[in-house]
Amino acid sequence: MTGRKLGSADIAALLRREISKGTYRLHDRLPASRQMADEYGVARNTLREALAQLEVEGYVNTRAGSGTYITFQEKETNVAPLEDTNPLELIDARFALEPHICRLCVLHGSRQDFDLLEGLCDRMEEAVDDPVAFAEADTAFHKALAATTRNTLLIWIIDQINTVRSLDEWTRMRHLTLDGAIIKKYNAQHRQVLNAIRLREPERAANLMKEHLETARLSLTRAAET
Amino acid sequence: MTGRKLGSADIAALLRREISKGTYRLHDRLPASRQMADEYGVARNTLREALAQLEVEGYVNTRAGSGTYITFQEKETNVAPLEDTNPLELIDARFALEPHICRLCVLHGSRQDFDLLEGLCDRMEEAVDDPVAFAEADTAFHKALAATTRNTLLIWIIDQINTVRSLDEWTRMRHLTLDGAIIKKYNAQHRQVLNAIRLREPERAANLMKEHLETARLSLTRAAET
DNA sequence: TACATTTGGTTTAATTTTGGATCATCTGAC
DNA sequence: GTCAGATGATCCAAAATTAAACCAAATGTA
Repeated sequence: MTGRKLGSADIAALLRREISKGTYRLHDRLPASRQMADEYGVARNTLREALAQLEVEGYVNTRAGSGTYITFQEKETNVAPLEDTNPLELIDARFALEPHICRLCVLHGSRQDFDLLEGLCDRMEEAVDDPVAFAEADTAFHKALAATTRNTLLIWIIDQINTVRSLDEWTRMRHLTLDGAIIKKYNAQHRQVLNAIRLREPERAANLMKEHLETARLSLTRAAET
Repeated sequence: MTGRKLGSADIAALLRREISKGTYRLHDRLPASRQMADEYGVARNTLREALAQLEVEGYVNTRAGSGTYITFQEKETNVAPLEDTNPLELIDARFALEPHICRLCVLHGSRQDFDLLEGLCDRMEEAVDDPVAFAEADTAFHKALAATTRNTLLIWIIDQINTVRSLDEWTRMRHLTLDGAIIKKYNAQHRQVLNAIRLREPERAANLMKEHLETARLSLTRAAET
Protein backbone atom coordinates (compact mmCIF):
# COMPACT_ATOMS: atom_id res chain seq x y z
CA MET A 1 0.00 0.00 0.00
CA THR A 2 2.67 2.48 0.97
CA GLY A 3 5.17 1.53 -1.65
CA ARG A 4 3.13 2.82 -4.53
CA LYS A 5 4.66 5.24 -6.96
CA LEU A 6 3.14 8.67 -6.76
CA GLY A 7 1.86 10.41 -9.84
CA SER A 8 1.29 14.03 -10.62
CA ALA A 9 -2.37 13.69 -9.75
CA ASP A 10 -1.46 12.34 -6.35
CA ILE A 11 0.94 15.18 -5.71
CA ALA A 12 -1.65 17.68 -6.86
CA ALA A 13 -4.18 16.22 -4.45
CA LEU A 14 -1.61 16.31 -1.68
CA LEU A 15 -0.75 19.94 -2.28
CA ARG A 16 -4.37 20.96 -2.66
CA ARG A 17 -4.94 19.56 0.78
CA GLU A 18 -1.86 21.24 2.24
CA ILE A 19 -3.08 24.54 0.90
CA SER A 20 -6.59 24.07 2.20
CA LYS A 21 -5.26 22.95 5.53
CA GLY A 22 -3.22 26.12 5.82
CA THR A 23 0.26 24.66 5.71
CA TYR A 24 0.81 27.00 2.81
CA ARG A 25 -1.07 30.25 2.88
CA LEU A 26 -2.00 32.99 0.50
CA HIS A 27 1.05 34.69 -1.08
CA ASP A 28 3.45 32.16 0.39
CA ARG A 29 6.16 30.91 -1.90
CA LEU A 30 6.42 27.18 -2.20
CA PRO A 31 9.81 25.49 -1.88
CA ALA A 32 11.86 25.20 -5.05
CA SER A 33 10.62 22.60 -7.47
CA ARG A 34 13.78 20.52 -7.16
CA GLN A 35 13.48 20.50 -3.41
CA MET A 36 9.80 19.63 -3.35
CA ALA A 37 10.34 16.88 -5.89
CA ASP A 38 12.98 15.51 -3.59
CA GLU A 39 10.79 15.80 -0.51
CA TYR A 40 7.90 14.02 -2.08
CA GLY A 41 10.20 11.43 -3.62
CA VAL A 42 9.14 12.13 -7.14
CA ALA A 43 10.80 13.38 -10.33
CA ARG A 44 10.81 17.09 -10.92
CA ASN A 45 8.80 16.59 -14.06
CA THR A 46 6.07 14.93 -12.13
CA LEU A 47 6.02 17.64 -9.55
CA ARG A 48 5.96 20.32 -12.21
CA GLU A 49 2.98 18.69 -13.81
CA ALA A 50 1.19 18.69 -10.49
CA LEU A 51 1.91 22.40 -10.09
CA ALA A 52 0.71 23.05 -13.63
CA GLN A 53 -2.57 21.39 -12.74
CA LEU A 54 -2.89 23.45 -9.59
CA GLU A 55 -2.16 26.58 -11.60
CA VAL A 56 -5.04 25.77 -13.94
CA GLU A 57 -7.27 25.34 -10.93
CA GLY A 58 -6.16 28.68 -9.58
CA TYR A 59 -4.43 27.47 -6.48
CA VAL A 60 -1.00 28.74 -7.40
CA ASN A 61 0.82 31.00 -9.81
CA THR A 62 4.30 30.12 -10.91
CA ARG A 63 6.84 32.55 -12.36
CA ALA A 64 9.98 31.41 -14.11
CA GLY A 65 13.15 32.18 -12.24
CA SER A 66 11.24 33.27 -9.20
CA GLY A 67 9.10 30.55 -7.74
CA THR A 68 5.59 29.27 -7.26
CA TYR A 69 3.21 31.28 -5.14
CA ILE A 70 -0.07 30.48 -3.50
CA THR A 71 -2.97 32.41 -4.97
CA PHE A 72 -5.86 30.88 -3.16
CA GLN A 73 -8.00 32.23 -0.40
CA GLU A 74 -9.45 29.32 1.48
CA LYS A 75 -13.02 29.90 2.48
CA GLU A 76 -12.56 30.52 6.15
CA THR A 77 -14.29 27.34 7.19
CA ASN A 78 -13.19 25.24 9.61
CA VAL A 79 -13.10 21.52 9.47
CA ALA A 80 -9.45 21.67 10.39
CA PRO A 81 -9.51 21.58 14.20
CA LEU A 82 -12.05 18.86 14.00
CA GLU A 83 -9.52 16.59 12.41
CA ASP A 84 -7.30 16.69 15.46
CA THR A 85 -9.91 15.20 17.70
CA ASN A 86 -9.99 11.58 18.77
CA PRO A 87 -12.67 9.02 19.54
CA LEU A 88 -12.49 9.47 23.29
CA GLU A 89 -12.97 13.19 23.00
CA LEU A 90 -15.89 12.50 20.79
CA ILE A 91 -17.50 10.32 23.40
CA ASP A 92 -17.06 13.03 26.01
CA ALA A 93 -18.69 15.55 23.72
CA ARG A 94 -21.57 13.20 23.11
CA PHE A 95 -21.85 12.75 26.87
CA ALA A 96 -22.42 16.43 27.08
CA LEU A 97 -24.86 16.71 24.21
CA GLU A 98 -26.96 13.64 23.82
CA PRO A 99 -28.54 13.20 27.26
CA HIS A 100 -29.80 16.74 27.10
CA ILE A 101 -30.92 16.19 23.55
CA CYS A 102 -33.09 13.38 24.91
CA ARG A 103 -34.66 15.76 27.39
CA LEU A 104 -35.43 18.20 24.62
CA CYS A 105 -36.88 15.39 22.52
CA VAL A 106 -39.39 14.78 25.26
CA LEU A 107 -40.36 18.43 25.11
CA HIS A 108 -40.52 18.89 21.36
CA GLY A 109 -41.04 15.44 19.87
CA SER A 110 -44.20 14.46 18.01
CA ARG A 111 -45.72 11.11 17.11
CA GLN A 112 -44.14 11.33 13.67
CA ASP A 113 -40.69 11.84 15.14
CA PHE A 114 -41.04 8.85 17.38
CA ASP A 115 -42.27 6.65 14.56
CA LEU A 116 -39.31 7.67 12.48
CA LEU A 117 -36.96 6.80 15.32
CA GLU A 118 -38.75 3.50 15.74
CA GLY A 119 -38.11 2.75 12.08
CA LEU A 120 -34.41 3.40 12.54
CA CYS A 121 -34.38 1.04 15.51
CA ASP A 122 -35.87 -1.60 13.25
CA ARG A 123 -33.18 -0.97 10.67
CA MET A 124 -30.49 -1.35 13.28
CA GLU A 125 -31.93 -4.59 14.51
CA GLU A 126 -31.97 -5.99 11.02
CA ALA A 127 -28.28 -5.18 10.80
CA VAL A 128 -26.99 -7.24 13.70
CA ASP A 129 -24.64 -9.05 11.36
CA ASP A 130 -23.63 -6.12 9.21
CA PRO A 131 -21.53 -3.61 11.12
CA VAL A 132 -21.39 -1.21 8.19
CA ALA A 133 -25.14 -1.04 7.77
CA PHE A 134 -25.54 -0.84 11.52
CA ALA A 135 -23.15 2.07 11.83
CA GLU A 136 -25.07 3.93 9.17
CA ALA A 137 -28.40 3.39 10.83
CA ASP A 138 -26.86 4.29 14.18
CA THR A 139 -25.62 7.61 12.87
CA ALA A 140 -29.03 8.25 11.37
CA PHE A 141 -30.68 7.49 14.70
CA HIS A 142 -28.60 9.95 16.66
CA LYS A 143 -29.08 12.55 13.95
CA ALA A 144 -32.82 12.01 14.06
CA LEU A 145 -32.78 12.50 17.82
CA ALA A 146 -31.08 15.83 17.30
CA ALA A 147 -33.59 16.76 14.63
CA THR A 148 -36.42 15.99 17.02
CA THR A 149 -35.27 18.77 19.34
CA ARG A 150 -36.09 21.27 16.55
CA ASN A 151 -33.00 23.15 17.68
CA THR A 152 -31.07 24.34 14.63
CA LEU A 153 -27.90 24.81 16.57
CA LEU A 154 -27.92 21.35 18.15
CA ILE A 155 -28.74 19.75 14.84
CA TRP A 156 -25.83 21.55 13.26
CA ILE A 157 -23.45 20.50 16.02
CA ILE A 158 -24.44 16.85 15.76
CA ASP A 159 -24.06 17.07 12.01
CA GLN A 160 -20.55 18.39 12.36
CA ILE A 161 -19.68 15.67 14.79
CA ASN A 162 -20.98 13.03 12.47
CA THR A 163 -18.86 14.42 9.70
CA VAL A 164 -15.80 13.85 11.79
CA ARG A 165 -16.97 10.49 12.89
CA SER A 166 -17.29 9.29 9.34
CA LEU A 167 -13.79 10.28 8.37
CA ASP A 168 -10.65 8.26 7.92
CA GLU A 169 -9.46 5.53 10.22
CA TRP A 170 -12.22 6.10 12.73
CA THR A 171 -14.56 3.88 10.92
CA ARG A 172 -12.09 1.07 10.93
CA MET A 173 -11.55 1.44 14.64
CA ARG A 174 -15.24 1.69 15.14
CA HIS A 175 -15.94 -1.52 13.34
CA LEU A 176 -13.41 -3.28 15.48
CA THR A 177 -15.65 -2.62 18.44
CA LEU A 178 -18.79 -3.78 16.71
CA ASP A 179 -19.39 -7.46 17.07
CA GLY A 180 -22.85 -8.96 17.18
CA ALA A 181 -23.06 -8.91 20.97
CA ILE A 182 -22.27 -5.21 21.20
CA ILE A 183 -24.72 -4.38 18.46
CA LYS A 184 -27.45 -6.25 20.28
CA LYS A 185 -26.70 -4.35 23.45
CA TYR A 186 -26.77 -1.04 21.60
CA ASN A 187 -30.07 -1.94 20.04
CA ALA A 188 -31.64 -2.71 23.39
CA GLN A 189 -30.39 0.60 24.74
CA HIS A 190 -31.67 2.54 21.77
CA ARG A 191 -35.11 1.04 22.30
CA GLN A 192 -35.05 1.92 25.99
CA VAL A 193 -34.09 5.49 25.28
CA LEU A 194 -36.81 5.81 22.69
CA ASN A 195 -39.42 4.36 25.02
CA ALA A 196 -38.51 6.73 27.80
CA ILE A 197 -38.87 9.60 25.38
CA ARG A 198 -42.23 8.32 24.17
CA LEU A 199 -43.41 8.09 27.79
CA ARG A 200 -42.30 11.68 28.28
CA GLU A 201 -39.84 10.89 31.00
CA PRO A 202 -36.96 13.28 30.32
CA GLU A 203 -34.63 12.35 33.15
CA ARG A 204 -34.99 8.65 32.57
CA ALA A 205 -34.32 9.12 28.88
CA ALA A 206 -31.25 11.18 29.64
CA ASN A 207 -29.94 8.60 32.07
CA LEU A 208 -30.49 5.76 29.64
CA MET A 209 -28.58 7.70 27.04
CA LYS A 210 -25.75 8.13 29.51
CA GLU A 211 -25.71 4.40 30.04
CA HIS A 212 -25.61 3.88 26.31
CA LEU A 213 -22.66 6.21 25.93
CA GLU A 214 -20.92 4.57 28.84
CA THR A 215 -21.24 1.27 27.02
CA ALA A 216 -19.84 2.81 23.89
CA ARG A 217 -16.94 4.28 25.82
CA LEU A 218 -16.18 0.94 27.39
CA SER A 219 -16.12 -0.99 24.15
CA LEU A 220 -13.95 1.72 22.69
CA THR A 221 -11.33 1.66 25.41
CA ARG A 222 -11.42 -2.10 25.41
CA ALA A 223 -10.79 -2.11 21.66
CA ALA A 224 -7.96 0.38 22.08
CA GLU A 225 -6.21 -1.92 24.53
CA THR A 226 -5.97 -4.87 22.20
CA MET B 1 -22.58 -12.58 4.97
CA THR B 2 -18.93 -13.23 5.60
CA GLY B 3 -18.73 -16.55 3.82
CA ARG B 4 -20.08 -15.48 0.50
CA LYS B 5 -17.92 -14.40 -2.37
CA LEU B 6 -18.00 -10.73 -3.24
CA GLY B 7 -19.31 -9.79 -6.66
CA SER B 8 -18.76 -6.73 -8.79
CA ALA B 9 -21.99 -5.24 -7.50
CA ASP B 10 -20.77 -5.56 -3.94
CA ILE B 11 -17.51 -3.88 -4.77
CA ALA B 12 -19.33 -1.12 -6.59
CA ALA B 13 -21.52 -0.53 -3.55
CA LEU B 14 -18.49 -0.52 -1.32
CA LEU B 15 -16.69 2.03 -3.44
CA ARG B 16 -19.76 4.20 -3.79
CA ARG B 17 -19.87 4.33 -0.03
CA GLU B 18 -16.18 5.14 0.26
CA ILE B 19 -16.60 7.98 -2.19
CA SER B 20 -19.65 9.43 -0.48
CA LYS B 21 -17.94 9.10 2.83
CA GLY B 22 -14.98 11.09 1.60
CA THR B 23 -12.31 8.44 1.80
CA TYR B 24 -11.74 9.27 -1.82
CA ARG B 25 -12.37 12.83 -2.82
CA LEU B 26 -12.86 14.72 -6.03
CA HIS B 27 -9.82 14.53 -8.31
CA ASP B 28 -8.22 11.78 -6.28
CA ARG B 29 -6.75 8.87 -8.12
CA LEU B 30 -7.84 5.49 -6.94
CA PRO B 31 -5.24 2.81 -6.31
CA ALA B 32 -4.25 0.72 -9.30
CA SER B 33 -6.77 -1.86 -10.33
CA ARG B 34 -4.44 -4.73 -9.52
CA GLN B 35 -3.84 -3.34 -6.06
CA MET B 36 -7.47 -2.67 -5.28
CA ALA B 37 -8.45 -6.09 -6.50
CA ASP B 38 -5.91 -7.47 -4.10
CA GLU B 39 -7.10 -5.32 -1.21
CA TYR B 40 -10.71 -6.21 -1.63
CA GLY B 41 -9.83 -9.81 -2.26
CA VAL B 42 -11.43 -10.11 -5.67
CA ALA B 43 -10.16 -10.75 -9.16
CA ARG B 44 -9.09 -7.79 -11.22
CA ASN B 45 -11.81 -8.56 -13.71
CA THR B 46 -14.41 -8.25 -11.01
CA LEU B 47 -13.01 -5.03 -9.78
CA ARG B 48 -12.85 -3.61 -13.28
CA GLU B 49 -16.48 -4.41 -13.76
CA ALA B 50 -17.31 -2.56 -10.57
CA LEU B 51 -15.36 0.44 -11.77
CA ALA B 52 -17.09 0.28 -15.14
CA GLN B 53 -20.41 0.46 -13.34
CA LEU B 54 -19.28 3.40 -11.26
CA GLU B 55 -18.08 5.12 -14.42
CA VAL B 56 -21.55 4.77 -15.94
CA GLU B 57 -22.99 6.26 -12.81
CA GLY B 58 -20.60 9.16 -13.03
CA TYR B 59 -18.65 8.54 -9.89
CA VAL B 60 -15.31 7.97 -11.56
CA ASN B 61 -13.51 8.42 -14.82
CA THR B 62 -10.89 5.92 -15.82
CA ARG B 63 -8.14 6.55 -18.33
CA ALA B 64 -6.08 3.75 -19.76
CA GLY B 65 -2.48 3.84 -18.74
CA SER B 66 -3.12 6.51 -16.15
CA GLY B 67 -5.61 5.44 -13.56
CA THR B 68 -9.15 6.00 -12.46
CA TYR B 69 -10.11 9.29 -10.92
CA ILE B 70 -12.96 10.44 -8.76
CA THR B 71 -15.37 12.74 -10.58
CA PHE B 72 -18.00 13.21 -7.97
CA GLN B 73 -18.74 16.21 -5.83
CA GLU B 74 -20.42 15.25 -2.59
CA LYS B 75 -23.02 17.68 -1.36
CA GLU B 76 -21.54 20.97 -0.26
CA THR B 77 -21.74 21.47 3.45
CA ASN B 78 -23.11 23.56 5.87
CA VAL B 79 -21.94 26.57 7.73
CA ALA B 80 -24.99 28.60 6.99
CA PRO B 81 -27.45 26.98 9.42
CA LEU B 82 -25.52 28.54 12.25
CA GLU B 83 -26.81 31.89 11.19
CA ASP B 84 -30.42 30.80 11.42
CA THR B 85 -30.21 30.02 15.09
CA ASN B 86 -31.71 32.20 17.79
CA PRO B 87 -30.83 33.09 21.37
CA LEU B 88 -33.24 30.61 22.91
CA GLU B 89 -31.81 27.76 20.91
CA LEU B 90 -28.41 28.89 21.98
CA ILE B 91 -29.37 28.68 25.61
CA ASP B 92 -30.68 25.16 25.10
CA ALA B 93 -27.43 24.14 23.46
CA ARG B 94 -25.48 25.64 26.30
CA PHE B 95 -27.73 23.76 28.69
CA ALA B 96 -26.55 20.62 27.01
CA LEU B 97 -22.89 21.50 26.87
CA GLU B 98 -21.81 23.59 29.78
CA PRO B 99 -22.88 21.55 32.79
CA HIS B 100 -21.00 18.60 31.40
CA ILE B 101 -18.07 20.84 30.59
CA CYS B 102 -17.97 21.72 34.27
CA ARG B 103 -17.79 18.04 35.16
CA LEU B 104 -14.91 17.56 32.76
CA CYS B 105 -13.18 20.61 34.21
CA VAL B 106 -13.16 18.88 37.56
CA LEU B 107 -11.48 15.92 35.95
CA HIS B 108 -8.91 17.70 33.83
CA GLY B 109 -8.38 21.10 35.39
CA SER B 110 -5.10 22.17 36.96
CA ARG B 111 -4.19 24.96 39.40
CA GLN B 112 -3.17 27.15 36.48
CA ASP B 113 -6.53 26.72 34.81
CA PHE B 114 -8.40 27.67 37.95
CA ASP B 115 -6.23 30.71 38.53
CA LEU B 116 -6.91 31.83 35.01
CA LEU B 117 -10.63 31.42 35.54
CA GLU B 118 -10.33 33.30 38.80
CA GLY B 119 -8.71 36.15 36.94
CA LEU B 120 -11.59 36.28 34.52
CA CYS B 121 -14.03 36.40 37.41
CA ASP B 122 -12.12 39.40 38.71
CA ARG B 123 -12.37 41.07 35.35
CA MET B 124 -16.10 40.49 35.23
CA GLU B 125 -16.55 41.96 38.68
CA GLU B 126 -14.67 45.06 37.70
CA ALA B 127 -17.09 45.45 34.82
CA VAL B 128 -20.35 45.69 36.74
CA ASP B 129 -21.06 49.02 35.14
CA ASP B 130 -19.75 48.22 31.67
CA PRO B 131 -21.94 45.68 29.87
CA VAL B 132 -19.60 45.53 26.86
CA ALA B 133 -16.55 44.73 28.93
CA PHE B 134 -18.57 42.29 30.97
CA ALA B 135 -19.83 40.46 27.93
CA GLU B 136 -16.27 40.08 26.67
CA ALA B 137 -15.00 38.69 29.93
CA ASP B 138 -18.03 36.46 30.17
CA THR B 139 -17.35 34.94 26.78
CA ALA B 140 -13.73 34.48 27.73
CA PHE B 141 -14.79 32.76 30.93
CA HIS B 142 -16.96 30.21 29.19
CA LYS B 143 -14.27 29.64 26.58
CA ALA B 144 -11.71 29.10 29.29
CA LEU B 145 -13.98 26.56 30.90
CA ALA B 146 -14.14 24.67 27.63
CA ALA B 147 -10.36 24.91 27.25
CA THR B 148 -9.93 23.44 30.71
CA THR B 149 -11.56 20.22 29.57
CA ARG B 150 -8.62 19.72 27.17
CA ASN B 151 -11.19 18.37 24.75
CA THR B 152 -10.44 19.68 21.26
CA LEU B 153 -13.91 18.94 20.03
CA LEU B 154 -15.72 20.71 22.86
CA ILE B 155 -13.40 23.67 22.60
CA TRP B 156 -14.16 23.90 18.91
CA ILE B 157 -17.90 23.69 19.48
CA ILE B 158 -17.88 26.43 22.10
CA ASP B 159 -15.75 28.52 19.80
CA GLN B 160 -18.25 28.15 17.01
CA ILE B 161 -21.09 29.06 19.31
CA ASN B 162 -19.28 32.13 20.52
CA THR B 163 -18.70 33.20 16.95
CA VAL B 164 -22.41 33.22 16.35
CA ARG B 165 -23.09 34.85 19.62
CA SER B 166 -20.84 37.76 18.81
CA LEU B 167 -22.67 38.50 15.59
CA ASP B 168 -25.21 41.11 14.64
CA GLU B 169 -28.29 41.97 16.63
CA TRP B 170 -27.54 39.43 19.29
CA THR B 171 -25.24 41.78 21.05
CA ARG B 172 -27.90 44.45 21.15
CA MET B 173 -30.44 42.03 22.54
CA ARG B 174 -27.94 40.74 24.98
CA HIS B 175 -27.13 44.16 26.36
CA LEU B 176 -30.78 44.79 26.95
CA THR B 177 -30.70 42.02 29.49
CA LEU B 178 -27.56 43.23 31.17
CA ASP B 179 -28.20 45.76 33.88
CA GLY B 180 -26.03 46.03 36.94
CA ALA B 181 -28.25 43.76 39.02
CA ILE B 182 -28.11 40.90 36.52
CA ILE B 183 -24.38 41.26 36.12
CA LYS B 184 -23.92 40.98 39.86
CA LYS B 185 -26.02 37.87 39.94
CA TYR B 186 -24.03 36.34 37.07
CA ASN B 187 -20.80 37.13 38.83
CA ALA B 188 -21.90 35.41 42.00
CA GLN B 189 -22.90 32.38 40.00
CA HIS B 190 -19.62 32.27 38.11
CA ARG B 191 -17.76 32.31 41.40
CA GLN B 192 -19.89 29.51 42.77
CA VAL B 193 -19.30 27.35 39.74
CA LEU B 194 -15.59 27.95 39.85
CA ASN B 195 -15.44 27.11 43.54
CA ALA B 196 -17.30 23.87 43.06
CA ILE B 197 -14.82 22.95 40.32
CA ARG B 198 -11.89 23.86 42.54
CA LEU B 199 -13.29 21.67 45.29
CA ARG B 200 -13.60 18.85 42.74
CA GLU B 201 -17.33 18.47 43.11
CA PRO B 202 -18.48 17.71 39.56
CA GLU B 203 -22.22 17.36 40.16
CA ARG B 204 -22.48 20.49 42.24
CA ALA B 205 -20.55 22.40 39.61
CA ALA B 206 -22.84 21.09 36.91
CA ASN B 207 -25.95 22.02 38.87
CA LEU B 208 -24.68 25.49 39.61
CA MET B 209 -24.02 25.96 35.91
CA LYS B 210 -27.57 24.88 35.19
CA GLU B 211 -28.83 27.49 37.63
CA HIS B 212 -26.70 30.07 35.94
CA LEU B 213 -28.10 29.18 32.54
CA GLU B 214 -31.61 29.20 33.93
CA THR B 215 -31.03 32.74 35.13
CA ALA B 216 -29.75 33.67 31.71
CA ARG B 217 -32.76 32.11 30.05
CA LEU B 218 -35.11 33.99 32.33
CA SER B 219 -33.56 37.35 31.75
CA LEU B 220 -33.63 36.61 28.05
CA THR B 221 -37.32 35.75 27.88
CA ARG B 222 -38.13 38.67 30.10
CA ALA B 223 -36.25 40.98 27.75
CA ALA B 224 -38.04 39.49 24.77
CA GLU B 225 -41.41 40.30 26.29
CA THR B 226 -40.76 44.00 26.65
C1' DT C 1 27.44 46.99 -13.78
C1' DA C 2 28.99 42.29 -14.10
C1' DC C 3 28.76 37.79 -12.56
C1' DA C 4 27.28 33.81 -10.05
C1' DT C 5 23.40 31.57 -8.22
C1' DT C 6 18.85 30.14 -7.94
C1' DT C 7 14.61 29.39 -10.04
C1' DG C 8 11.45 27.62 -13.37
C1' DG C 9 11.02 25.72 -18.50
C1' DT C 10 12.04 22.25 -21.90
C1' DT C 11 13.61 18.27 -24.23
C1' DT C 12 15.15 13.55 -24.57
C1' DA C 13 14.92 8.45 -24.33
C1' DA C 14 14.56 4.55 -21.37
C1' DT C 15 11.67 2.43 -18.07
C1' DT C 16 7.63 1.53 -15.40
C1' DT C 17 2.93 1.59 -14.47
C1' DT C 18 -1.65 1.39 -15.84
C1' DG C 19 -5.92 -0.03 -17.84
C1' DG C 20 -7.78 -3.04 -21.80
C1' DA C 21 -8.72 -7.49 -23.58
C1' DT C 22 -8.92 -12.53 -23.89
C1' DC C 23 -9.44 -17.14 -22.48
C1' DA C 24 -9.52 -21.46 -20.06
C1' DT C 25 -11.15 -22.75 -15.69
C1' DC C 26 -13.55 -22.95 -11.34
C1' DT C 27 -17.68 -22.27 -8.34
C1' DG C 28 -22.20 -21.89 -6.67
C1' DA C 29 -27.12 -21.60 -7.48
C1' DC C 30 -31.08 -23.47 -9.72
C1' DG D 1 -26.25 -30.84 -15.59
C1' DT D 2 -26.49 -26.06 -16.88
C1' DC D 3 -25.37 -21.41 -16.71
C1' DA D 4 -24.00 -16.99 -15.00
C1' DG D 5 -20.44 -15.03 -12.82
C1' DA D 6 -15.88 -14.98 -10.52
C1' DT D 7 -11.09 -16.28 -11.18
C1' DG D 8 -6.33 -15.93 -12.45
C1' DA D 9 -3.00 -15.83 -15.90
C1' DT D 10 -1.17 -13.67 -20.02
C1' DC D 11 -0.24 -10.34 -23.50
C1' DC D 12 -0.96 -5.62 -25.31
C1' DA D 13 -0.79 -0.66 -25.95
C1' DA D 14 -1.47 3.76 -23.96
C1' DA D 15 0.20 6.86 -20.71
C1' DA D 16 3.03 8.44 -17.09
C1' DT D 17 7.38 8.63 -14.47
C1' DT D 18 12.17 9.06 -14.44
C1' DA D 19 16.73 10.99 -14.92
C1' DA D 20 19.89 13.87 -16.96
C1' DA D 21 21.16 17.64 -19.46
C1' DC D 22 20.54 22.25 -21.04
C1' DC D 23 18.00 26.89 -21.54
C1' DA D 24 16.16 31.29 -19.83
C1' DA D 25 14.32 34.37 -16.44
C1' DA D 26 14.89 36.40 -11.95
C1' DT D 27 17.59 37.50 -8.01
C1' DG D 28 21.45 38.49 -5.07
C1' DT D 29 26.12 40.10 -4.53
C1' DA D 30 30.54 42.22 -5.07
